[in-house]
Amino acid sequence: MGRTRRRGLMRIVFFGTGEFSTTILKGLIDNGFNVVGVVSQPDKVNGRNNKITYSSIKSFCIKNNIQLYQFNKLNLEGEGVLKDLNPDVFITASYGQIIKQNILDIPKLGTFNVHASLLPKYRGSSPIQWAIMNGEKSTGVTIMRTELGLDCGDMYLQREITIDDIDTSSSVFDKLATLGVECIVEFLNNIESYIAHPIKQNEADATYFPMIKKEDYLLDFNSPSVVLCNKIRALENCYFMYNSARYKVAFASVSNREGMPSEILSCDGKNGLVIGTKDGAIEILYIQPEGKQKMLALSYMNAGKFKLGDIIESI
RNA sequence: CGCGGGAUGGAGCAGCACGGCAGCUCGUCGGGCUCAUAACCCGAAGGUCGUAGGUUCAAAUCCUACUCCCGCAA
Repeated sequence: MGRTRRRGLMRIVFFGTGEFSTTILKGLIDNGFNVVGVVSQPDKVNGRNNKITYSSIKSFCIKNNIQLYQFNKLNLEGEGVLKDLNPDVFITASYGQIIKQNILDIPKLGTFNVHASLLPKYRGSSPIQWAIMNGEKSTGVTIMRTELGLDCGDMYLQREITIDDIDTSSSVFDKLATLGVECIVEFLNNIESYIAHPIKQNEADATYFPMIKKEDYLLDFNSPSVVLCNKIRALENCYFMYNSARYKVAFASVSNREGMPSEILSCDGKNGLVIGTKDGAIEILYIQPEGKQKMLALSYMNAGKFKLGDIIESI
C-alpha cells in the first residue's frame, strides 16, 4: 500500500487556532497522518480574573504529545524553526495571521488551506457567519493553495452542504469541520494528482466579507424580521438592551404577530417573548440575561422581568 | 490580585439592607368544565435554600472559608 506508506512518511506542519482547526488537526491524526508540528497563535488572557485558559488546540497538542509552536511574529521568528522540521506540506485552517512568502515556500509540496466556503464566494475570515447572515441555503469547504492574497489561491477540491433554517453558526461549524476533515484527508491521500490539476478562482464571481465587529452584535429592531433572525443565527451572541441590562439572543424565529418596531408584544410563560420589527415581529426563543446561563425565553418569561408594551431601548 | 452578577421543589424567579410559618409564574400528577383543547376552574405532590464551619432561643437571611456558573473588559 503505497498510500499508507506515504501517509506515514509525509511530514505535515499544521497551522490553526480555534475549534474548527482543532477538529481538522484531530482528523489528520486520527487518519494516521504524520503531523510533526503545530503552529498556533500565542496564548491570550481568555478568562476572568487574569486566568489564562489554553486554547482547544493547545490542550489537544499537550494531550497528544505534539510539538506546539506559538510565535508572536511568525514571519520573523518561525522561518528557521520550521525549516528544521523538514516539512513536505503545511496545512492551514483559520490560523488567523498573515503568513508571508518566506514561510509559505518552506515545505516541499506547498502550503494548503482548508477554507469554510465555496470559493470564490465568501473570502475572508468569517465565511460561515456571513453565509448564514445572508440567508444562503448552502455552503461548503474548499481545499486551496495558501497564498499571500486573501483566500485567492488555486483550488483543488470543493464539497458542498446545505444550510437548514434551524442551522446556526455552531451547527454549520461542526458540519464543515467534519467535511473539512474528509476533504483534507482525500486531498492529502492523492496530493500529486490534485496539485497537477489546479483550478483558478474566477475573480469576477469573488465576494469578500470582513471580520465581524463588536457593534454588529447589537440588534436593531428597525430591521426586517428575516434579517434579524438570520443575523441571530449567524452570530448567536446578538444582544439588545432592556432596563439597562444586556440580553443575549441565541435563536429567534419570525412571528406572525404585528406591532411597532422594538415593542414588546408578548412576554409571558405561555406565548414567550415576541418583539416587533420593521415588518412584523420575531419571537426570541433562547435568551441569556447577564450573569445567567442561556435558557429558553419561555422559561425566563416566568420571572416577570419584561413588561408588555415596553419599548426596547435603541442605542 | 481588571470590573461585576449568580446558585432557593423539575424550569425560571421573589424573599436577604431590618433573622421569626418556604412565596410567585410555569411544568408534572389527580379531578372538573367542554364537541374538543396547548384554553378555563378546583386540588395534590415535590425544596436539609451550592458546600463546610461560625454567631443566635431561632439563619435562605448575619460572619468566615470554599466549590461551581455567567456578563463586561482585554
